[in-house]
Amino acid sequence: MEVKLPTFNSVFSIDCVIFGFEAGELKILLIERNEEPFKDWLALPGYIVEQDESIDNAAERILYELTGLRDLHMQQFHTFGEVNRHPQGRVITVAYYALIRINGQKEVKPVTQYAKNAFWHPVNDLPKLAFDHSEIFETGFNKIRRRLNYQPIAFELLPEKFTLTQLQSLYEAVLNKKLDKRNFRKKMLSYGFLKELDEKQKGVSYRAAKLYKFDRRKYTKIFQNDLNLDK
Amino acid sequence: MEVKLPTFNSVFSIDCVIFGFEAGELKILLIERNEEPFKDWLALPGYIVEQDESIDNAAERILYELTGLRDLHMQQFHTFGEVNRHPQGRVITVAYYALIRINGQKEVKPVTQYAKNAFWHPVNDLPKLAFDHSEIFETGFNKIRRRLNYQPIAFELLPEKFTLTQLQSLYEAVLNKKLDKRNFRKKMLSYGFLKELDEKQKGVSYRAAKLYKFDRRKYTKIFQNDLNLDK
DNA sequence: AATATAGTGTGTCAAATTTACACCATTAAA
DNA sequence: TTTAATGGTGTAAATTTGACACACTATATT
Repeated sequence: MEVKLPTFNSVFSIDCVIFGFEAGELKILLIERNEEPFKDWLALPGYIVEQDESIDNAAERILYELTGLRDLHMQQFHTFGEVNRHPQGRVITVAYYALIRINGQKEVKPVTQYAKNAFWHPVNDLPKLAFDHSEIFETGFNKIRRRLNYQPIAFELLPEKFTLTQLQSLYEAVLNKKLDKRNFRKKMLSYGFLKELDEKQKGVSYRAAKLYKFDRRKYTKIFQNDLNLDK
Repeated sequence: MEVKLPTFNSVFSIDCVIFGFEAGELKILLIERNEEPFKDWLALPGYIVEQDESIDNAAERILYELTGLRDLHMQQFHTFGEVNRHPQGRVITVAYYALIRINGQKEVKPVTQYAKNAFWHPVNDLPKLAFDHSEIFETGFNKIRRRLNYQPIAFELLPEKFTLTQLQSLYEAVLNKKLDKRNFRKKMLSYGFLKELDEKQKGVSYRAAKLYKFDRRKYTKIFQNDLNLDK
């Protein structure tokens, strides 16, 4: 949003809450602003929507420019349209969340200068953000918290191959509560969309855990009735 | 949306899916368009957002101008931003749903000429709508279908005093499936937010049913943990 | 080689919730 | 008084959820 405001009436922007999971913590990507207003504050990455791109495309473009990543799970979750949410003029913003595999094979590197100073921040220890971005974050966090149980959100945040303990630790981070190990495993495996691999965790100094993969085809088969209930 | 498009870049509008429940059917309010494009087509009521009003206020204003009603349950549910969704230029629209008591005490009468020809249409028998309004409707319908179970949506659509059979019939209309009478009642009453009145249904030619009221205070007490999970 | 350390992987039982299911009661109209 | 229409009610089986503890395995350390 550090772009100069055009002179015509209202401006339309996208703001992204980019979630990642690392070291047992849920994190979001924040940038440090170089310009007024809110110079030196932390903010959600965001940008203005171009004339000739859909808002979904705009969200993907902005994410790409910031992280070099494409084809991530992105989802619009709310539009913020208070008159004075931006001190320099009327800016209506559509907020998206994106889910990233921080430990995935692809690297996160900004393509533009815009994201020079983008860093991951644990969601449990966020400072007050610029504009109404704290509220946007809260809304987005609540959204994925709720969707965790009926959309395959978790598997977008984990590496392709993961252990059940990692999966549980992600659920605990998002839901912010401890879960029972045996019950969690029983439940997850009962769905039938986790594929057990013939492979084990590597590089740990204790008994290595089995690795699993998310089987998207089975998932959609199982939940095809609910599929169209979301947007 | 029959307003002339301004000449600056993008236009911002609100479209409303206005739900009502009548004669055991879920219905939405549609207008017949007088102007091109989509002259004579049915469309969702919608309007352009003014410079100095928040989108929530715009939604309330538009609803008021169309129905004469205020203080209804309204909720933004999705923003539609395809480049070519409006044939005359770039129009991004925030979609809201509104819930109306068709049989309620207040009357539905349009305040502006805009809604001269607004009629209720059963959701199960809708023609193709103007623009992308069919898609907007579907998305909104799915939204309330999902929310029915964790937000007090049903009671916004029923008269203040209602019978359990009416409540069940509303659930069946929204979820599009039959429910078991005894199990439905047991469950609903077990929540504890329905207040049994000393009053009975009137004007029916069969045994009159007990009337109930929704106790919002008890509801929020019971579900206060979930409350902040939505927006 | 022995031991310490750290996390893996597993089953049962009680409680709570969900589901299936049928008949008598009441009212007004004929 | 009979008919038509809907109101109102309980129980038992099946399923799901929740609580709970210990032996196993791989590596690192001594």
